Amino acid sequence: MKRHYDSDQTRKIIAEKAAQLFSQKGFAGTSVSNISKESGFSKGHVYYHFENKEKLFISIAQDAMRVWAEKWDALSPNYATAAAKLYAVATFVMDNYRTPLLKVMQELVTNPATDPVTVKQLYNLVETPMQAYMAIFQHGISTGEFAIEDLQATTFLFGNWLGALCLHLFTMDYETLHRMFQQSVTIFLGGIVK
Amino acid sequence: MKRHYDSDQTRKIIAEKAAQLFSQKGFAGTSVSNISKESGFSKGHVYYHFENKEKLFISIAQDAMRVWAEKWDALSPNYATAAAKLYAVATFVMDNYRTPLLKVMQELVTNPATDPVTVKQLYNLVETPMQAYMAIFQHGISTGEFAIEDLQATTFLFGNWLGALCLHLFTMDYETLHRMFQQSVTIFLGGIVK
DNA sequence: CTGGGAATAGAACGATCGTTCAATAAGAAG
DNA sequence: CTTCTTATTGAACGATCGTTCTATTCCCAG
Repeated sequence: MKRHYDSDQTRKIIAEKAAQLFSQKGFAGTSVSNISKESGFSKGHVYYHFENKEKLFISIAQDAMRVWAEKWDALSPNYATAAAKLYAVATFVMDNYRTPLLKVMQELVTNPATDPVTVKQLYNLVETPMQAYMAIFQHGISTGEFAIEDLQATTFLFGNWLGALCLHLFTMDYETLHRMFQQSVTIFLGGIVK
Repeated sequence: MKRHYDSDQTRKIIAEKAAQLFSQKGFAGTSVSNISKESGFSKGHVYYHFENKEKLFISIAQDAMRVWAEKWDALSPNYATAAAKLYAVATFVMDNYRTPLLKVMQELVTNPATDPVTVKQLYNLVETPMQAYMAIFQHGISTGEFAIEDLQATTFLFGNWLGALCLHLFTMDYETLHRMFQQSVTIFLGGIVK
């Protein structure tokens, strides 16, 4: 059962454009017509590849998170100390343009009209970057770099802080924002280093 | 020119309910029909009080920010040190249920379809809490409590952090979230105290 | 008690929403 | 060349969107 002509490519293009639109204008703010027009394929064809708008977003979010984790897992060992890893993950989060999707995930999770099944799937995804952060903090604790009482809370706060900065990806220039990310880590480290 | 029967009250009820809905479901996610139904007044009557949906939100945001600043200005002198003020303002932000509106403001500002005049008005409003934070940091610097190189950036980061935590107002219980707010300040202080 | 203006309701507008579906185009298989 | 399957379109659906407009209700001034 071989492929005939390239439909996977089309699906990828649609998902790509949709991800960009969702990131910029949110879930409710992005229409399927919008996605259709921007991707260059008919509205009906979007539904050939994706069951509905919610499922389309889930697919995008899952893909993004999987790629995110894979790339970070490959990059992480390059940094020795936990502190270095923290700085690195901050830059990594910033350079991964898909992280604003986290905001959209929150929008969907918060909205009572969202399908409960969708909500559950999204909740699992939020855990992905959190696990990466937690691994760093655990490493820092085990090497004696960090003094952390509540690992769970610290992880949550750090992730939250980076997530908040990502909201400015479309309104601030790279240099300025990058400095903010680095400074965030510096301040955060001040609160947890021994 | 006296009032006949109470219309100001009606306007207030509509704005109140709309604020709640915007906070929970965002700007695009909240419809005028929604606001009408929840407030108990007809859809047409919403337009009797407010020119359109955008103007309605601006009115809400302006009101909320004005009240916020007034209340904080009254409360602020009760705390002596800059550190105490930081803890206090965190709790204050959390207890003021209207701060999720900041997220909605960002949603509107980011969306290209938003009227540019609206965008400008909203940008001015974001400054309100930032000025409050900056005053605290300045106080801390002048008393020698804090060591801050970049006041502007520090203020921005602090405000951003609190804003991010506010996103969880509807999904986390008060106790847990309050602990997060306090812990945020503790960590932040660790990064800036002398 | 009556006329007038303010407050409110409700129907209706065209536009767009998310979604479905029948028709078509095009490469693969025989 | 025909047939089949897959990829893609475009029109159409009912629902809802933000907004407008025309009543109708109600209080107050005279």
